Amino acid sequence: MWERIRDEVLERIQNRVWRPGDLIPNEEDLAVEFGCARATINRALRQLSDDGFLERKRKAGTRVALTPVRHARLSIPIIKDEIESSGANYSYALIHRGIAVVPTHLALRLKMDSALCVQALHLSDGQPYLYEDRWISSTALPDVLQESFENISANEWLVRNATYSEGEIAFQAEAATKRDSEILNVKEGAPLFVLERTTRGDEGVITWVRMAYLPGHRMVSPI
Amino acid sequence: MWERIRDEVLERIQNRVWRPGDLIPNEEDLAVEFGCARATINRALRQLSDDGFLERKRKAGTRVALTPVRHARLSIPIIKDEIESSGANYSYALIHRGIAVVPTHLALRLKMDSALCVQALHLSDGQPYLYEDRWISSTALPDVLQESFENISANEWLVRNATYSEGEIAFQAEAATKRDSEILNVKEGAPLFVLERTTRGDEGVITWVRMAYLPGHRMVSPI
DNA sequence: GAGTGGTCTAGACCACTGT
DNA sequence: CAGTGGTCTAGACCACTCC
Repeated sequence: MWERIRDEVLERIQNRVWRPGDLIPNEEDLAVEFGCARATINRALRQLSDDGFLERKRKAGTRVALTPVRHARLSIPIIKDEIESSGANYSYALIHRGIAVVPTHLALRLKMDSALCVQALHLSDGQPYLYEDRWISSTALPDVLQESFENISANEWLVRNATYSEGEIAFQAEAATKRDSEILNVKEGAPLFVLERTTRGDEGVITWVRMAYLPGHRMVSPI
Repeated sequence: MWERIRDEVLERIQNRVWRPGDLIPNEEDLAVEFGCARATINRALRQLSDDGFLERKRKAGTRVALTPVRHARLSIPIIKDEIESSGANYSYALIHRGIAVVPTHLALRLKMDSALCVQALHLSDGQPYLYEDRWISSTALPDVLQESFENISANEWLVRNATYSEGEIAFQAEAATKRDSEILNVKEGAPLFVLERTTRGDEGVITWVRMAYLPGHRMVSPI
C-alpha cells in the first residue's frame, strides 16, 4: 500500500504534475485521496524524502526537491563477493606482513607511531585485480599480532574481531607508483582507481586501507 | 524515542554485546524491554537494517550483519554547490554546443543517432576544475535546441526541464586524452577521476554526461 | 497562533519462511 | 504449522516554524 502510494507520487513528480519547487497536498488530504491512514502516507513520503525527491518541513509542507536525487548509494566491495559475482574464481595472496613505522603521509591520519602493515593481492581467475595496502593499529587490536593473514584476508579478520564505530571512504584517481605497477603488472603512471577507507573505534583509528584497482575498473550504481 | 533505541542497539553491536551473526531478541521482547510499542522498535530496527547493520527475515528473526556497513551514500555533486561550499568562486564557460552524430562508443548506450553535444568547463576561482562533456537527446527534449547554454549550465537546464525516471552513475580512473589535457591544462595521460552518468526517461535515454575532474580530486563520504 | 509533519500507541491482520 | 517481521489503522500529542 505505502509502496503503491510512493510509486504514484513519484510518477506525478516524473510526469511533472507536481514540478520541482511545487508544494504538494498535506498528509491528511492525501490520506483522504488514497483512502488510507495518515501514517501510511507518512511512510511513503518519508521514503521519498530520504531518497531526495521531496523536501519536507513542519508547517511549511512538502515540496518537490529542486535538485532531484542528490545521492547515490554505492555498495562497498567485499572483494571476494565482487569477484565471484562476476563468475570468476577468487584467490588471495599475502605479499607482506610486518610491524612498521607508519609513513609520514599517513601518520597524521592514523595518529599512531607504529602499526601492523598487511599488503595483499586479490586475484580474479589468477590475474591481479586489486592491490590492498592496509595498516592496523596494534594498540586498538593487540590480537592482530597473533594472526598470520596467510589464509584469511585482513578484511575478513577485521569484520570478525574489530569493534568499529565510524569512518570515511574516499575515491580518487592516482597514477600507478613503481610498486603498484610491479604488483598489478601495469605500466608505471597508469591511471588507477583508488579507494581509501579509514575506520575508527571508540579510541581512535583501528585501520586504514588503500585499495588500488587495475586500470579500467568501474564502480557503478543505479541512481 | 526510536532514535534512542536505534542508538542503544547500535551501541550493543559496536560493543559486541551482540556479535556479527548473532540473533537479537524479537520485536515484542524489545518493546517490553524498552517500554514502548512494537511499532517503535520496528522503526528503529528497520533503520538499522536499511543502513546495513542488521539483517531481518520473517520467522528467522533479526541478526547482526556479518559485513557491517556495505553501503556508502555519496552525494552527487551539483558542481556549483560543490565549489562554493569550499569557499571558492564558481564560474562556467561554454566550450562547444552543436548537433552532432553520436560517437560510436556511445551510440550503443544512447540508442540515438544524433544529439545535442554541450561541452563546458566549470571553474573554481578561475582555475579549471571539471570538464563536462554532455549529450542530450533532441528527440526526448525538443526544447533543448532553443537553449544556447551560454548563461545556464546544462545541468541546471535539465533539472528544470527534463522528466527523468532512472539512470546509472559510474566512477572510474582514466588517463587524460589530448583534449582533456588541453582543456584542464594538465599533462596528457594524467590520471583523471571520471564520473559518467546516464539518465533515462520513459522513452529512453535523455542525457549522458562524462565529467572529468582535475587530478587530485577526492570524492569523500562518511561511512 | 495555527498548520504541518514527526512520532507514539495498542491492536490487528497478513506474508513469509523455518521446522 | 507457528513464529517472526511487515504493514495498516485510528487516534493522539508534540515540535517546529511560518504568518
